Amino acid sequence: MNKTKNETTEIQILNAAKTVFQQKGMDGSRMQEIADEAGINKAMLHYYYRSKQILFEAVFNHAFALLAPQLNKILNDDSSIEEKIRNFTSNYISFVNKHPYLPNFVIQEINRNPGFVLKMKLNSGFPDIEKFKEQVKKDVENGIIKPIKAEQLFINILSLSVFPFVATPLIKAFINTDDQGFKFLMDERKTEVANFIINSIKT
Amino acid sequence: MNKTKNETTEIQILNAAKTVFQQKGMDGSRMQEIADEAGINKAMLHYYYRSKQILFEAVFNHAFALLAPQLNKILNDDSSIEEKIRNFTSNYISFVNKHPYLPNFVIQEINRNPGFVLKMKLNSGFPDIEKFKEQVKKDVENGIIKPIKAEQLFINILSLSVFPFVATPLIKAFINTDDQGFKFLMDERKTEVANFIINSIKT
DNA sequence: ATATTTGTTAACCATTTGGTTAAACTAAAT
DNA sequence: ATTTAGTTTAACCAAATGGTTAACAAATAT
Repeated sequence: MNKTKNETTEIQILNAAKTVFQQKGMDGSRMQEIADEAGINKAMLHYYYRSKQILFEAVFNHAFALLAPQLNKILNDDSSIEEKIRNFTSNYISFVNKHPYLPNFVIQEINRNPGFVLKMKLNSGFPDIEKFKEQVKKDVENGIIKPIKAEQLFINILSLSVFPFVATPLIKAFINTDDQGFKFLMDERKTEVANFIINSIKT
Repeated sequence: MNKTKNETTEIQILNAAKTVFQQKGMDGSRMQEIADEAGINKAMLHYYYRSKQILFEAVFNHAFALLAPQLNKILNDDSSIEEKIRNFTSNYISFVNKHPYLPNFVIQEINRNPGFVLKMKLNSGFPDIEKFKEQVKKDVENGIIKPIKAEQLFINILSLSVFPFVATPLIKAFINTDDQGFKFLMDERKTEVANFIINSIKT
């Protein structure tokens, strides 16, 4: 049945590890469960990835590599602030629909081990705010938007886009809604969030 | 040194458990570490709390009981929307300075076990949005604020207030700042966030 | 004083867990 | 056909972990 040798097995392992790690985190995941999910022997995991830690880092880096480009787009491309905000909020929410466990996973694991994120800052492609800072500063000077620090604006954009997906079960409980109602609200947010932000900063 | 019997010991255990659980989560915490932190024998933990799960739930409920009143204030008291927003954002940020691990702990553990939050909904005192919904609706009808769903407004307030503390290490990396700089930004947010929201919704 | 309940400890236990080993299997190279 | 290199498996291992036990100490009640 499975004679396709190395490459396929490695991908199977990575997919299984992704599934398990993203749902249960490093501490909550068991190598045996990953092996089962991949349909292979536990020893195989250690053949392809020497340790749990190494396998975990492979999954984590892969996950982060999906998020980074989204952020770089808002921080570094050449469109206007308003365009960036509209694009990001909408794209991000669509993105999370495809990868529901991802934001929480990344945040959780970075909190568990903050040294992690420092290592990644060395990578090229790690999101950096400098260009965005200048753009905001210029727009404020030109009276296009009201005075606001780029850092605060960036935190606001991120918060409004990401938080609902990090705190989903909590929010669902507070506002008394089920999966369907929540999904509907999130769909609304694709435009709602951008309007909310732009309303606030536009002169 | 410690002869004060039961009550003191139990509090020591709870404090130790709080420290360890809130930093490392259920899965990442070890009973031995909690015992060490409390300066007692590991068997004592099981004497006062039969199992790790029960000890954990004591800590979790205690943590949640600190958060709930903050939310109830914005949802259920009689001040105006604007007052509520100014109060909540400022109070909440001060509150988190005193309990830095708390928001992330609660969110993380509710994600790990969503059934948890359902149990708590049965408690009286669990935050409920209904009254806030009517208030927002009325204010929209009276033209005091621009049209917005109470749910979306609530999610926005919560997101802007809570998210920076849930994603602290990540945000620090993105905006290239250290502890001090981050603390400064968060202090700014005590008024910044409220202004941002009110700017957006005020007619 | 003495019995009884409550608090505390050290040693112990069964299970889980990440990881290893050595042998077997497969497919390609010689 | 045989060597060789990579791949897969079952069995195994040591350490960690949540939890228990039995004996002991200190209050409290009788």
